[in-house]
Amino acid sequence: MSTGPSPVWCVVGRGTGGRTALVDLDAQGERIGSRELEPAQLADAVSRREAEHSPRWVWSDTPTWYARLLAAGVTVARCHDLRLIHVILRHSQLVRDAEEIRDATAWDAPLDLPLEDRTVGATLFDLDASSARRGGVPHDIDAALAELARQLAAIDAATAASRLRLLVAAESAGGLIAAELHAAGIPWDVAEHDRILTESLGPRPAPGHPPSKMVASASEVRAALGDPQLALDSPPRLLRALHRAEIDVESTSKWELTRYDHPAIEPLLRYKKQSRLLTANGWAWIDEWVHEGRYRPVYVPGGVVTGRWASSGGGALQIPRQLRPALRADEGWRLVSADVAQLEPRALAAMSADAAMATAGAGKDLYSGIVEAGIVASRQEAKVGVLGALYGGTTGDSGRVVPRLRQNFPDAMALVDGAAATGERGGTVSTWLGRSSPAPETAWTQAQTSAYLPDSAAGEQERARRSARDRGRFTRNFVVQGTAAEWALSWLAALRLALARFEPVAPAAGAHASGPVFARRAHLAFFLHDEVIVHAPAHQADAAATAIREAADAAGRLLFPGSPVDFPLDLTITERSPAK
DNA sequence: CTTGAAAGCGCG
DNA sequence: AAAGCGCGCTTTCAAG
Repeated sequence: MSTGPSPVWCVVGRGTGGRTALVDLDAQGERIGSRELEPAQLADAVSRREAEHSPRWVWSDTPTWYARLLAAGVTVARCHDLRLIHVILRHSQLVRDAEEIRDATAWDAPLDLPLEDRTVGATLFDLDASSARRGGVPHDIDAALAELARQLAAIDAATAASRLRLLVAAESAGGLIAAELHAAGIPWDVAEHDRILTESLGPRPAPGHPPSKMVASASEVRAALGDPQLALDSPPRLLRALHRAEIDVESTSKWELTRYDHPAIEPLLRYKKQSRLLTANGWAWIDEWVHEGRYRPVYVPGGVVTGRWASSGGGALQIPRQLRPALRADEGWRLVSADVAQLEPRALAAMSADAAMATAGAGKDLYSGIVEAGIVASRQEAKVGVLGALYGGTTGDSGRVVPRLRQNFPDAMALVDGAAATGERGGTVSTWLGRSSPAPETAWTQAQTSAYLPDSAAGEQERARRSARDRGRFTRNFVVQGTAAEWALSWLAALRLALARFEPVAPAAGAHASGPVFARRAHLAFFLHDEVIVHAPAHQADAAATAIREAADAAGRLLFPGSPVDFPLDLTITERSPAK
């Protein structure tokens, strides 16, 4: 095969008789070759073709195929994830005249089982056992070819097809990155984690027993409330006990308790913090989630409607700042941590081409820039105001500041105000690259219609107005959060390709020697919305930092060509992640 | 007994 | 001072 032109796409799928099929397509999507292999031969074949042509690999679902390739030591540069892209295209307002892609099909199947459960199979690349059980997207080669053709047609026919193509590439790169992040894991210092737990809770107790410092906190609360039997973990009972002590709170939540001055409050808040740490990230968490010095969360690209990632398992996106010091580089390695300063408002400034907002943020802290422009008096006011603008705040401090922002940043505010108005009407909004918000439920639309009839009850009208405003706040935020997520994905994708060109080093001596091949050079280890951590051999740390900055610049240019808006990073090189 | 909602708190 | 967006996870508690 392949005496003709080099393949641009290479589609992978389940072939006949338990074999795996590879089909080569040219730039126009025309078939130029195909072959079938035994599943065990796939890794070698992919590796060879990646070296020769570096085609864009097309497959049903990245975790299903790529986890196995990674396990076999093979990485690829680019892919097209049919499941992820189907979700985008099916709802995107940019897609026209492509009714086929909007029909309900097996490609709508959600990613519903954790990664580990989906890679069960008698042999490598034996998809039958797992796919039959999970009822997910089709893995057959014919289904993949047909769906790819539908998707390419939909993209070609789209308005602003070039933006949609960026989104398709970024989303698919996210799939690869998520699988690699899982394979690499986060370097985790169990001894440091245990030290933090012991400091806060006391030494690890026997199973079924509460830690000593929690027992002490609870005793103080019970004494201060004069209720020696009180069960602190039951909010209704705790609330009644607080009332008996004349602490007149409506709930047992932290922010409400802090407003009262009573001897029970301090130990109670301490107890709540301890309890949270123990149940969410205590010793049981270590036992379950950390193995051989790595915490391996399952990342779920596209798991949030806005395009942000979700996670499943161990709460990867909610690691408390208190535990950040447990992220520690291997011996002789460094953590290169970077986060974008005020990503969402910058994304808004860029997509709305708001010159004043771009100037306020140029090269520095955006909130300070708003103060220096004389729009508000303090950084805190600027921050609360901007967040209010993004989230639709109308009360309190943000409600007071937003009108001033509307005056000074008219283009930015017009964009989010317009998105809110569209949402309130039941309309659909889209991100910069073309991910669209879900349409309202039929019940929502019906309630709106019926509330406008002359004989509707006052309560019904009020409920309908409130739910319209709720939806307006969602669509207002959707365009900003979603566009910021697109920027972040583009950043990661550019960074990943840059790091892939770093020289591999010999595996570190000691416990962490095993692991995926790409983890033998500077590699991504953690991602959280606007923050990335690269785990790098010490001598590659500076170059990795440069790559992170260059990737951020590249993402800005790619999404917003010619825009003056910049995306400055806070970047540190450390052995241990700072507590912040 | 299981299941689902709500409360509460962690992250951006 | 604690609102306005998006999540995941643990626990309690009531309903089936």
